[in-house]
Amino acid sequence: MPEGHTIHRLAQDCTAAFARTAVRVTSPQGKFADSAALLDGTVLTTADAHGKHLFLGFGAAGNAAEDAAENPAWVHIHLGLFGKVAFGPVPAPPPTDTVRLRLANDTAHVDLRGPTTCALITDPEKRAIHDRLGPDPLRPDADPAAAHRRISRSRTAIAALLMDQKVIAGVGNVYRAEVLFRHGIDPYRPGKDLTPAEWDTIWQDLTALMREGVRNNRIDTVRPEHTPEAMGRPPRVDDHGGEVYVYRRANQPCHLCGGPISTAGLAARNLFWCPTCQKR
DNA sequence: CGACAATGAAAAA
DNA sequence: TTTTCCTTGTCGC
Repeated sequence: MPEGHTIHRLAQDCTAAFARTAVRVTSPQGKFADSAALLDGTVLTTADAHGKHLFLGFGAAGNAAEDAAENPAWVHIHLGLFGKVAFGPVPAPPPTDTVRLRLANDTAHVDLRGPTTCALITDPEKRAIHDRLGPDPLRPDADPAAAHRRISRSRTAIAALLMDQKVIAGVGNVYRAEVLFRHGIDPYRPGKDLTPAEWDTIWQDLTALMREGVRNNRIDTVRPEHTPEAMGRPPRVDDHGGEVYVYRRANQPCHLCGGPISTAGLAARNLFWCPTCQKR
């Protein structure tokens, strides 16, 4: 489920499955039916991701390729808290009535359910979305200094700033909790107290963690010496998530100090941290 | 079968 | 700061 790594992986997978092919576009649920009809049969040219936003580029079938590249139509998708995407083979089974968007070609299909956004937008509208998002550790053009400028001017807790997509794009509730634990940082520390060196460390670590997240399509954050095998503790079996230090481990023993993991509401979400290991 | 939570974010107040 | 929207799986009765 959706933090930035999920969306970038989705862009890769959509490109692999559909790029440069004419795509049948439908909206079995009906909420995207008018736009789907406009796109149906056109060529999916590219897929782009910025933070938790996914953009599927379509060019009109029959248009010259350069026209499509200069003036593409984009499907803007945001999964929100519980949007889901499911790839499958052809022939595609009949869709359930919750499928907002289905793409299909001769080799694959994909279903989108429960997104917070699924809308047909223009190129300028897409640029406006990029403009209001902060740097994304998974994008090569990202400028971490832009994020630090905002952080260094804010008294807001770093754990809240990490969730603010205008500050940094793609980090969600798991990565924020885990990256702060990995560097021993108190989640309530005001952003302005973070040094440039500390921010650089966090950014580099997020980049590595999220790249691995794209590769594995899940979030793992424990260092090699703290894996279940290395420590002789049972692996995490409860959900589809990977190995983590604090996320959803309230009241369970910290992998480092053994003390209980704390939880509290912060930025409208459940924050998890180890009060013993995170004092900096 | 209803209540509720869940890796999110925008609109309303 | 609260409300609203979106879907699915799990838990308790």
